[in-house]
Amino acid sequence: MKYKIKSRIWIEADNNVLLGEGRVHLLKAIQETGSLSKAARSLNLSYKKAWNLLDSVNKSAKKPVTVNSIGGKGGGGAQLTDYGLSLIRAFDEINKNCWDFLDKQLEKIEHI
Amino acid sequence: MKYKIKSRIWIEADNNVLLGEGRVHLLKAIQETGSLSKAARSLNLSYKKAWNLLDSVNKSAKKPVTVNSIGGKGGGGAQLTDYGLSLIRAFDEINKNCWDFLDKQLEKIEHI
DNA sequence: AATCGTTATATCTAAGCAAATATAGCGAAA
DNA sequence: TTTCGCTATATTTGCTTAGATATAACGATT
Repeated sequence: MKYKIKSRIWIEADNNVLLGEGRVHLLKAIQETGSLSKAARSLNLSYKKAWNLLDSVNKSAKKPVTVNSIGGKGGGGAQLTDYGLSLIRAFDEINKNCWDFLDKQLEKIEHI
Repeated sequence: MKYKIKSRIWIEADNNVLLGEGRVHLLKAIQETGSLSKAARSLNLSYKKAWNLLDSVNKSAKKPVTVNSIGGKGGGGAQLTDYGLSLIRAFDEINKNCWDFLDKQLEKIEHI
């Protein structure tokens, strides 16, 4: 039996969570489906929860992460801004780097 | 306004959490006070919660992390084993390294 | 003007988890 | 043999949080 090191990182703005793993999943699903409600369904979360998450992200980010439209063809929709895309890219990169880093730290506990 | 990167790491054994920040706090308080109930009081957590945490730690670790004595002078007590001490040391070191690492990653988001 | 699938929001209900409470058992020491 | 403060554990109570439900508003298209 071996010990494992796990981690979770997130980006904060003004002591509010801006982006964590769940929020990134949601944003990616919005990118793929073109709407918040479809994204919520695809991730098996209630529309309300998804809306709260997205609202919180947009409120704490420096610039809008999505553009949401109400009404019109198809009832409306949501899509990521370039800013949102660059945030996701940065998060993914830092997250991966963190995993790799912790992998190297494993040697510090493997003899324990 | 600047974005910050926060993180949390923990050590798992067999998909159970072995050590996280809260558990390390508890173990350190046990070390200082010599008893689980005193440690719980000093950290403002209920004895039950503290006991559950310690029980879980001892159950998932390869070797006992504390030695608990019931009855006797002073009613009993708990103290860390050498093994427990080395676990705490390893956790603290890895945790600190992780923070330092993420500090360096900050440059990846400071322009966003 | 009617339709449609959204976004947006309020309200109520259920469930899970944390906290409080209670109590048994222990063993050294007086 | 009684006292003491602790470990150990069960049970209940309360509170927060998640989930379900309902509904208003929107605007391009027909």
